[in-house]
Amino acid sequence: MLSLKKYLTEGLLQFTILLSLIGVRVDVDTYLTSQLPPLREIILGPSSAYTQTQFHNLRNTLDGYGIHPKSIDLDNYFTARRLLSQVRALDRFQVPTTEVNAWLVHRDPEGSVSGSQPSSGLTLESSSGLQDVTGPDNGVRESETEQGFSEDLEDLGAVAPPVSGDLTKEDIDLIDILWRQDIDLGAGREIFDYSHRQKEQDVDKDLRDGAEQEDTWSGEGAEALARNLLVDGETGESFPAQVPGGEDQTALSLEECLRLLEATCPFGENAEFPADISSITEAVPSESEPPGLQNNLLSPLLTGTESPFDLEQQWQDLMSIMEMQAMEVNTSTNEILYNAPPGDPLSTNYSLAPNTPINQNVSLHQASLGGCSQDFSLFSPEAESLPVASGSTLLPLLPSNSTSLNSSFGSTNLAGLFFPPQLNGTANDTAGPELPDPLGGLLDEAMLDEISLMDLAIEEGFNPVQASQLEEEFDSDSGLSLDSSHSPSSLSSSEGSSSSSSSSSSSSSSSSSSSSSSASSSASSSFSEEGAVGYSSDSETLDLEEAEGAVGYQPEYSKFCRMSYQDPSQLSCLPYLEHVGHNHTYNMAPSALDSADLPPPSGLKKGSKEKQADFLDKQMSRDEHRARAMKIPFTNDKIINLPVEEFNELLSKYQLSEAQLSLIRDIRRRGKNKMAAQNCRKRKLDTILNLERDVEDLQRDKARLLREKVEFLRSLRQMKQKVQSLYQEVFGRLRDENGRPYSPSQYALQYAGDGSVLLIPRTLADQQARRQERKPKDRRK
DNA sequence: CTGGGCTGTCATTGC
DNA sequence: TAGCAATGACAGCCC
Repeated sequence: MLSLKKYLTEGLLQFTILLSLIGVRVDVDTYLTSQLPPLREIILGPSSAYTQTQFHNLRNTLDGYGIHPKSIDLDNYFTARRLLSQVRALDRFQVPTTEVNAWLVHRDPEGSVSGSQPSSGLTLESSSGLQDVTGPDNGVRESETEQGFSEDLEDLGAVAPPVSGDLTKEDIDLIDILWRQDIDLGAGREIFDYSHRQKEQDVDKDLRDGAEQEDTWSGEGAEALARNLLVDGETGESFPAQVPGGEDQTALSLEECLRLLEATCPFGENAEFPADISSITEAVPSESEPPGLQNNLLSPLLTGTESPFDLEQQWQDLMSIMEMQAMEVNTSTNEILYNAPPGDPLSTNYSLAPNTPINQNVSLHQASLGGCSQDFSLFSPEAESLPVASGSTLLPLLPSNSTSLNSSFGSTNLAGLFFPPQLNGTANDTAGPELPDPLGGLLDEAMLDEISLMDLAIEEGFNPVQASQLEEEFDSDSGLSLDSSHSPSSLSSSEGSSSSSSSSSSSSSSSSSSSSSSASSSASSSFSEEGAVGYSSDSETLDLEEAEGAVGYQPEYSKFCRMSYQDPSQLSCLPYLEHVGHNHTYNMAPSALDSADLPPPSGLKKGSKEKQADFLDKQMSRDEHRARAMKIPFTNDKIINLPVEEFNELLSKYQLSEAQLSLIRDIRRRGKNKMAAQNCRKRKLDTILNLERDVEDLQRDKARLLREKVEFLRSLRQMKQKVQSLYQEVFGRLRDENGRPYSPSQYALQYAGDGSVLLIPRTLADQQARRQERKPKDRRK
């Protein structure tokens, strides 16, 4: 329990402090609960970075640099670390730590096009409607779904920049890369790929021959639907009378709808209209030409002949929202809009819609950016110029490019998708502005959590696993695995392994002593030189066996603390380490000093000898001086490092006075404590470095999770578009007993629990939708 | 001269 | 209880 308490208090505290110091707000709970086992282990688990025992296996290495507070490599280490961090910080997702995204390397010049997306770049949900772009507060107003996404991001503990507002360069780059990753991964590409849709259009062409049959079927189905729709006398609610899932065509199974959708135009970007254009036109009159739509939205854009300046102003406003790439596209769109003969917008826009690269771009950008405003800006000219110019020919556009409708009506709530408030308010007499979406229950934002994102991703061809793998490849430069199971302990072990290699590469002699305890002469000398940390300069007199047994820490310690500065000559050779010099010969043994004092065979000048003696004298520690003064018959190194038994045995061999014994015991105590202090400081530093690394890992994970979230949301948006198209297609093909299409303002499709699709009056659908809306509210309360 | 970093040392605690 | 590791606190030294 004590250790656990320690982790919880000190570990968590330190971690929090570190995070706060670097300005990162991490929702620890989020990571603790399920996201990141490593962090949980850090704080709670036995593999805490604060576990002291790990220290012995740790060696801070960074690109081959070992680290110790007193290591001569310290400067190099920190310099390298700082430089490396700077390099890695050159391009990074938001956090100035180690993350190098390889995609930057592969970035091609064209990438800037998509990379410089407008502010709507992270608008992942469906476009929020025309008013979002052309309204007075265009570009500023957040759609409901955008807000939801922001909240989601915050829920992730993300410090992500404002999602819907001004995007930072990093965001744009990230989006750009996400889009590219999609392409690279082949994820959902067919969804965006125009050629793919072209195939579907071909199929559609083939099926158009059978459109008459379909119409007949639709008429029958609608007829049957209407026939079987009962009205509750008390509530006025209408409900289908047929048995759900029956063979009655009033209940259209989802499969049938999907088949129907596939047979026609999944995304409504067909090059040509279906044969039954007119019927569809009639089927969705309120969606296509509501007075409000024209008044509020179309007029600024489409009545160019009347107020060209306003039109231009509108587009300038649009431009101001968007960045370079979108501006590019919009410019082309503008040209189309402006250059189109006023009298013949249909031919111009209609022919252009499916074939111009704009559509492809839009599809791709939708995939990556979900830019609702952009979507709209691209399609609105096509969708809206027609009704004005060609009057009743507005509706034929719908099948040609339902995406335009999507853009117009896009929002998380499909009520807004199909019956935006403006449309409802103007074209629908009964329904209020808050008309619930017939599909709202199915696609409500609340459903986002319930929908299996993974399934969505798979269905969309997006493979998160692939993405993560790819990203791991990108992040491979760090040498750290992004695996969520990556824990401090594993990191420590990896460090340990890498440390041995680094130490061996940096110093062959030290490696023999540090990485192995093999008894060899070289090991002995090296150990006495480094391992004893100032206590064993007399390597000749030091028995390795004694040394090894002297202090349990020693072998490990020598690994970390290769204090080669004990050789003054080395110090002099490394002037930049002078400040590290201090008094590192603290416990240099008198014998070593004596040996140093010995006159060389060839004989040096007396002066130099004296100077050397003085120098070494100064290098002696206080305890060494004391020991010398007290004429202690053995070295301080032995005093300190010998095991207790041997130490006592040694003391017993000599007749020592009480003062001598006291001094010896003090020397031993101080020497051991000195090493302990060094270890302690080393451990502290180690812990900090580990925490820093963990922070980097967490930031990397966070960025990855954000990317994945973007992917998921994108997939979800595509699914919504699919459902939207399906809805429109099915609804447009429904016919009443007289063969006339149903008015979207009066009827709506509703999905039943058993998968069937029912046609119900809008009032009923609205009531049900309101109920569904209340439920979550009540739940919140 | 001062402040910061490094190191050694002491006292204490817990194993 | 002895021995020892760990660690906070402090002081001295050096730059």
